[in-house]
Amino acid sequence: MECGEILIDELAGDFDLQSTVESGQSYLWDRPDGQMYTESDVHGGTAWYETVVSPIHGVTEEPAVVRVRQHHDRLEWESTTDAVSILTHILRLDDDLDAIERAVPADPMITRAFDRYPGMRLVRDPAFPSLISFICSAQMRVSRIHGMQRSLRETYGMAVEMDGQTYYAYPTPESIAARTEAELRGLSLGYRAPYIQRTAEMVAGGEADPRDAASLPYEDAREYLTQFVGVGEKVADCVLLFSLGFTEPVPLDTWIQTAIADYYPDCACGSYAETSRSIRDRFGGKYAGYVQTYVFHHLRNGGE
DNA sequence: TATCCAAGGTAAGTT
DNA sequence: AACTTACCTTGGATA
Repeated sequence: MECGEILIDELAGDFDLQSTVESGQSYLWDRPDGQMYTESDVHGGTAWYETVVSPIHGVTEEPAVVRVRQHHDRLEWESTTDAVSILTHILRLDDDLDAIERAVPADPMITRAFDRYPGMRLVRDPAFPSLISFICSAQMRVSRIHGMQRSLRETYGMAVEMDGQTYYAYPTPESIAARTEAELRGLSLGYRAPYIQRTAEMVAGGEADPRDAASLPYEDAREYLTQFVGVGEKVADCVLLFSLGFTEPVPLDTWIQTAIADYYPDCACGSYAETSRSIRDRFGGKYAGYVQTYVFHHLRNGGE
C-alpha cells in the first residue's frame, strides 16, 4: 500500500471532498462508515471515501484502490499505487475553481449555491461506469442509484485486495454484456436491466465507445451518446459533464426543470435542445455545467 | 400494517 | 417532429 497527501493550499481554489463526492455526480464512491447521503455533516471533516478506479487511458492501466479523507487543509490518501495523478484527474483538482467562480454569472440563486458549498468540484468519472450509472438514474433516488452501482460491482466486478481488505472494481463492458437480462433484473435494476445489458454489448463488441464522444463538438457528442440503449439527451448530458470533461452541459433533470419554472421561466422554450441552450446561456455558457451542479445540490438539499 | 406515490427518463407507438 | 404511454422497484409518506 502506498500513501501520501495533497495540500489544498497548492490547488487553484478550494476543495471540499464531501460535497464533491456526495452531490449526485458520481455513484462510484463508498463511505465505509455507511453514512453516504445521510447528510451527516463532515464538512472539512475526516470521513474516509473509497473507490476502485477503472483503467483510465494515460492515468491508470489497471484497477486501483483509492481511499481518501479530508483534513481541514489537506487530503490524506491510501492506494495500491501512487494516487496523486488519479485523484487530480477524477476529482478535477487541476481546475482553477477561483477563476471558474469569477466567470460565473452573479445571479442571486447561483451566488447562494456557490456560497453554500465552497470547494465543490465537478468529478471526472471513468466513462463506462459513468454511462451505466446514469442509465440507472432514470426515475431513481440518488441513494438507490448508488446502491445499484455497488450491487453491480460486488456481483460482477473484479476483486482487488489492499491491506487485507477486498474491494471490487466496476464490472467491465464484457462482464456485463455476458449477463442475461433476467440475471441483471435480479439486482433490482428493473426496466434498466435490458438497457444496461445491450449498452454493455455495444461497447464490448466495439460498435461504439463513449470515450469517442470526448473529441466531438458538444452537441454532436450528446447526439453520439444517445445511440446507446437507455441513453436520452439528459443522461447523455450527465455523462459529458461528469465523465468526458465537458463543462457546458446542463442536464435537464426534474430539479433543474423546477428551477427553470420557478426562477428562469423565459428559458422554458419547448424542446430539450432549445431549453438546454437557453439555460446554458443563462448559466454563463462555458461553465454552465458547473453552475448546474451547484444549483442541483443546493435545491436538492432544501435551498431556494 | 396496508396502500400509495414518486424517484437526476427513455423507448416505442400515435398523430 | 411533437405528444402519449408503459415501464421495474422500493423507501418513505399517508391512512
